Amino acid sequence: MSTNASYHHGNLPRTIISAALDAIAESGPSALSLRDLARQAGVSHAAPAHHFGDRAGLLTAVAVQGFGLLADALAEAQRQTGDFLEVGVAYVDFAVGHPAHFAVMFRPELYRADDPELIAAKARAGESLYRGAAPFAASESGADSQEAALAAWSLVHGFATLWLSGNLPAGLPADPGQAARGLASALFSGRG
Amino acid sequence: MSTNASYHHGNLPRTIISAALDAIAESGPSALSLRDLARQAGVSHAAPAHHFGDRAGLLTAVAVQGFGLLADALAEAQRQTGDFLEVGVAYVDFAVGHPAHFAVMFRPELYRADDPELIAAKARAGESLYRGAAPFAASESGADSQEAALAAWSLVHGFATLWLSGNLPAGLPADPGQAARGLASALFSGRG
DNA sequence: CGGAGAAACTTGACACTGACTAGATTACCC
DNA sequence: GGGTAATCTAGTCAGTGTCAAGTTTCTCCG
Repeated sequence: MSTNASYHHGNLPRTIISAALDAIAESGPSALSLRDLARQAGVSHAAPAHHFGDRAGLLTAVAVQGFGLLADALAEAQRQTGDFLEVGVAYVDFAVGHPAHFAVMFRPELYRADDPELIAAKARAGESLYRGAAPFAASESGADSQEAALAAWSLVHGFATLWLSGNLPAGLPADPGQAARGLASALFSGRG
Repeated sequence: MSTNASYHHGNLPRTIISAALDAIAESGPSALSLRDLARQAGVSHAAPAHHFGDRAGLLTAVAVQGFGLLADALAEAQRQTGDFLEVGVAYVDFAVGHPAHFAVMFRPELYRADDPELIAAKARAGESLYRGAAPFAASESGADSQEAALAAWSLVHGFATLWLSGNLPAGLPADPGQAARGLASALFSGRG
């Protein structure tokens, strides 16, 4: 928090990640420049590498944070509504609300996929997702429940991806969560 | 076709694109190096730029080709089966069969989205997709037909994306198209 | 209090990249 | 055959990630 220029920045990792999120949200992970982040933070060009090792290390930290936030968001939606449909909406809302995280999380080639923290955070998010889909899956008597959960995941993931990449046609509701709710309810109506 | 080393390569654009597809399929579009492609083709480092302008130009060509192939694949599935479900399966099959194209097509920040050829190819693919989803949309009396088509698109796109990025859990059918067929039929069974 | 050791950061260098310019070579066509 | 356009080469520039070594500051223990 010290604003005066000292040798030690004090909170470099957090600052770097925050700047990285802004940059990624604006131009994607590919265009991310560690040197640019360092400049923004007012430190030397090699400072980020000291904390994150390398580019992949920084993006690993972003992905870990992202999976953690996603797990929280899904669990919260599940707790509040108990409705599997709303868990799906929460998934889309997360993607739209945290575009930078989302842009990194599902591209393992960008980060260190074998990082222990990453694996843990990912597992936690997976659990939240599965727990959210469970009510629907249970109602799917006959059909494979895991298959139903996977279908729901594919639907919201696909919609979020297409939305974020700007590939959806115009004329949709301004709020993507609302649009997703419409899609999902149209698809799942009268079942369960 | 001349194999002897002449000043003119003869078919550089095709060769470059082909090498680019291999490289993208292996390490993603971000890791693509124009200089490396030039080396593989046995030409100088600046030769690719002459044909494609720059990196974005090359990826634009890849995207155009990709949307063309997708349009063909969807139209073919629609023609042969007339089943909207099989059009969705064809979408997944295309993604898995042309991972490099697919990895570029839906990331407009990588290429020149305002390129006329690109816009045309994309429109053609969109039409094929919409035509494929039409039977299903029509059966959705009451529900917005465009909404139904969008839901179907989201489902297959999400599944393909998750599959390609290696984010799906183990235990699925080895053939992604088959897995997608299962998902979609489970979701759409008894409707229409 | 003070000094050792660890942590945070800087400086400098290297190999690599995409992009640009100017020039050399070749194909094409009247 | 000669002129013109297309193709490709060669050289250069600014920018990047990564590494190694040095400097500054913090922390904590005696």
